[in-house]
Amino acid sequence: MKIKTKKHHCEEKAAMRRCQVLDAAANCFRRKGYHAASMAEIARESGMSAGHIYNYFESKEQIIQAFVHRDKEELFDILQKLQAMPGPLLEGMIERVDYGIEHNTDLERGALHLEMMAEAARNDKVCAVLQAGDEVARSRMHAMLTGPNGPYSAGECPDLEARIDVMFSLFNGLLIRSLLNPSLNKEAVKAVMQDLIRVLLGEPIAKNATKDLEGKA
Amino acid sequence: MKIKTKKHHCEEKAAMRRCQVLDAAANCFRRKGYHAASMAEIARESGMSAGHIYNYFESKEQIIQAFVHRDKEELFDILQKLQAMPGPLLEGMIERVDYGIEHNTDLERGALHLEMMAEAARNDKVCAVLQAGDEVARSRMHAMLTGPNGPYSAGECPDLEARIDVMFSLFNGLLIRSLLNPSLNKEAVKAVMQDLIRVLLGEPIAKNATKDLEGKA
Amino acid sequence: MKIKTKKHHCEEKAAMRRCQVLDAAANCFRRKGYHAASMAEIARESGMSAGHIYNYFESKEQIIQAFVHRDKEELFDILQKLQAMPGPLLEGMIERVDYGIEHNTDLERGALHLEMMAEAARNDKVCAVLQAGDEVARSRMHAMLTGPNGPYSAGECPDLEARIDVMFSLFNGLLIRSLLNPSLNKEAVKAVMQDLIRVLLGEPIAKNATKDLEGKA
Amino acid sequence: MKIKTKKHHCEEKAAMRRCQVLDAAANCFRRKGYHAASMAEIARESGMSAGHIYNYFESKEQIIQAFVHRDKEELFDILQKLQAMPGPLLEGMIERVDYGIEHNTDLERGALHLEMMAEAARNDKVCAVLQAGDEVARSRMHAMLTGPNGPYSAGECPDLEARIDVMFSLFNGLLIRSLLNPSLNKEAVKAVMQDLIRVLLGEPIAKNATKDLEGKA
DNA sequence: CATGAATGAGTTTTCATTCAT
DNA sequence: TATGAATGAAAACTCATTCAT
Repeated sequence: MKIKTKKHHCEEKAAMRRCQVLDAAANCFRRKGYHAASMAEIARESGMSAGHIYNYFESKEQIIQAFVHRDKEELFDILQKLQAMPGPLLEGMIERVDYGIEHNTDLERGALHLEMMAEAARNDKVCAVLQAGDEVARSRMHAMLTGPNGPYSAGECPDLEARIDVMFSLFNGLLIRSLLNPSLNKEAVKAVMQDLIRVLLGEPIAKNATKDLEGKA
Repeated sequence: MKIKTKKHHCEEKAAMRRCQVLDAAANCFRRKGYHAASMAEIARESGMSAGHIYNYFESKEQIIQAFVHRDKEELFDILQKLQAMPGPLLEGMIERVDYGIEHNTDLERGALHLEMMAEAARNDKVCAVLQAGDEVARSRMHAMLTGPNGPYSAGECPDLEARIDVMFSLFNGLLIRSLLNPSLNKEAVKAVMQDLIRVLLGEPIAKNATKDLEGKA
Repeated sequence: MKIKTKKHHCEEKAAMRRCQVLDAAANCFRRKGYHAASMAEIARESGMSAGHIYNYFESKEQIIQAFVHRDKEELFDILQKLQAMPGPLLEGMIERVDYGIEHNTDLERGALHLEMMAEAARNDKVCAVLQAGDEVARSRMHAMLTGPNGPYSAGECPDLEARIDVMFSLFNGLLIRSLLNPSLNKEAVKAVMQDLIRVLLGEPIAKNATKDLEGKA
Repeated sequence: MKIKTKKHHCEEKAAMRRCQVLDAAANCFRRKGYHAASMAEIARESGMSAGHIYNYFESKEQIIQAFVHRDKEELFDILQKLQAMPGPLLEGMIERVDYGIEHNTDLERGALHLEMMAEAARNDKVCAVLQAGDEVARSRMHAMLTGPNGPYSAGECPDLEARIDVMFSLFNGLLIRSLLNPSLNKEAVKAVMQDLIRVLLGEPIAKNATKDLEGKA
């Protein structure tokens, strides 16, 4: 029986307002976390009254959902750029490892993302949004890797999904790593990760990696 | 220094009480998360009154700090067991990868750990505890890898710290991965990770990895 | 006197606007009750903006006052119709008892009226309007009963006011009765009430009623 | 998942507290009505903090429910007293009409009851409590009227239920009447009502009442 | 040592009302 | 005249923390 359909006279201005709120929310969530950030704070930060926010979002819950939604686009952008690069994909990825490292070791951004993950772990809606985003990201990556510029031909690598997961895991882990190890040597990590990614995506690794090991042992 | 220095008549009993509270907190935090768990709930779960908890902890904040502290021990235990294993360390680690995967893809535990991370990102005390724990873990791992059963001799591998970080990152990332990809193929991931860890810790990888790549290119 | 004396350019149009608002308010109040009906809802229902309503009514409070005012007319209409009926008044009233029952056992209308009464009990303005209306109704009824078609000649019945009050009370009570007894047998009630009204208004009742009783005892 | 079972160490004290709250609520509801009475006000009036009230009642809604519940007992008391009276029931009831009038024309009590009725009209839970109470009252009255002291033998009067409803309606209506007619002549009303009740409950009225009327017409 | 009654500041959310356009 | 964006002062409810017992 609630009046759901807030009609906004000027949808453009409304979009700006919504954006204002999401920006403010980002700051507040970053600083305090989702639960500790109060609507009053978001209101202050966004420069509008608490009550007015409810003309654009039905609840605080919806704010974080919209926020997570918006964040997804960022990820897609990165993939987009990767895809748009000329030359062999693997080399492009290797080159951009440092970008991925910078991205995932930025403490402010990391705080926000960890917050999102923590929320997702308890909040199905948020989790669904993130999972959907991740699924798209994985499948795009898969398509790229088996595409014309990619190192694999379709079907060649049966565990490609797992390799992608492991690669993503590597970067995801940096969010936590940069937090737990403040003296992380990014340069050295970059070199190691580049090598790992080569191994991971360059060719079937099981055989020669094992050989190498045997050779040493 | 706080004004209120609680003197406990029997320090032994006090330690037991504190333990009771932390056990209860563990359950509550696991189920609901740190913020959503109320003192009343922890009190009920711990079998003591809410008020009484304040004789052992000055605040809820202090409980989570102590909790995080204790959680550290778990990590140390794992390292301990690894160290205690006979035979080449690397093989032991490879064998135990599945254990690490299970551990880090358990969703309840993951939720709790993500929350700890998120909390650490904005709570210096918590962060300090986690960082200290991580530092110990890294240095122990370093010592093991360059120890008698380890694959390296001391100083042989200049980027060993980075390799350890990357390896840890791999497992840290699983916390997030298991959340974002509910259809994660753990078996396949295990195989890939085992291979990667071999490459990562088996021998200096930079050269031959590059070689491999060159060979392929 | 209020500082803000709204001057309406075209008083005729203003009256229409006011009417629009009151019609909308009637619907909203009936559906939700006075307190739960929001200005936004009334605005939507009336087809004008919330802000604009304040050009015609100073407050929500004033809307209910005007509403109660208008509601009075309904009562007067009923009396009017009764008066306009040919033949003996008493027979007309008896005939129309079922109408009065229907009217006062309609649950939506009843909810609204009960709310008005409750509001009147603590809101002097509303109370005054209702009392004034009731006074008019009583005196009209009195006039009718002692008029040419009525059963009484002027002054014949010294407790006629009380009888009118009791009769009104009977119908007022139905508002509550229909609420408290959902299985109310309207047909049987109608018969009983018709008989009672005959007794009440048919002739001086004290004597023979007592006699009947004596006869039984 | 909520913790429902507030255990109160001393149930006696708890009952007193609950009573305090209900008394305070009565005052506040009377003055402001249910919706306009704030928890803060009830807290102030009851001499305890707003938060603490929630240790005894789960919600404001539950307060009014408990309140209505308690009010029911009052009604039962009246019936109880009536039943306990020696001598013919009808005479007892006639005698006590003035008590019923006083009761239902007390403006403070009336305000409260009207508030309850208005709430019941929109609130199913409250309505259910009131209906249940009313049903008991009606059936007790029925039993009394057909009991040893009552004017009827069992089954003698087929429309007895309706007569009871009409009688109740008469008193219910006084709540409204005393509000709408501040100059209500209680003495005269009493006499009229006494006569009406005699007619209503004294003997089957349909026939002779009709006769009377015919005689007059 | 132990309780749980009590507090009160803080939370999200709603809504009558105002005002720039 | 008319709009609806914007405000801000409530509201109900929660919960970490304190304290008398």
